[in-house]
Amino acid sequence: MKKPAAHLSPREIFGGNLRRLRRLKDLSQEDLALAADLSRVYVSEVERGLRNVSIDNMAQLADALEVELKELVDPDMFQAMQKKIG
Amino acid sequence: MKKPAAHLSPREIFGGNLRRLRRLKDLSQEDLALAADLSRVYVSEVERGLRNVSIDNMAQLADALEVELKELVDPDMFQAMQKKIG
DNA sequence: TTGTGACTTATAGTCCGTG
DNA sequence: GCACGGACTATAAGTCACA
Repeated sequence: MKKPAAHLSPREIFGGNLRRLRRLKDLSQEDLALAADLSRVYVSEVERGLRNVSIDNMAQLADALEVELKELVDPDMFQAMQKKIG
Repeated sequence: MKKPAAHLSPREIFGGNLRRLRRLKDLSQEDLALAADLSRVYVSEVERGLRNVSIDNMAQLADALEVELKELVDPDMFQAMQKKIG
């Protein structure tokens, strides 16, 4: 049993998944920003849920991390990932 | 065997899923717009992939249709739905 | 390496009409 | 019930200097 993953906003879910996945791939915000053709500051703010990011930029970020967009908006991305990885 | 669902942009996937789901629930664009607190014209354009919709509005639209956001960005929403419905 | 505030400019999003 | 257009206003996008 784990705790029930509080009521996060979609922004926060997206941002959190983005950050965790980025770190998993050992990328800095700047690396990711470059790969997604966005600014580092912008990525930083998206990760913290401060920006109301658009679907185009969400897609670029997903691309840069080589995941599907639906994974990044999934509140349970972690559990899903652990099933895959084992 | 069905055809392999062409290379749609995330906007088009989202818009298409939105439209199909809306019609499935027998809602007009205006009904949906009202429920999601958006303008009807805007909903029309999002459905056609003309707008770069933001995550907040995507979430409102998902809410209004009573589905999860990840379903609306899923290129294979239909197959997934048919498994559920049977 | 990341966060913050201040800022400009592009475009998201609305409201009014029309066919 | 929907697509399309023009004219608007709100806000997302993007950049900088500095902590």
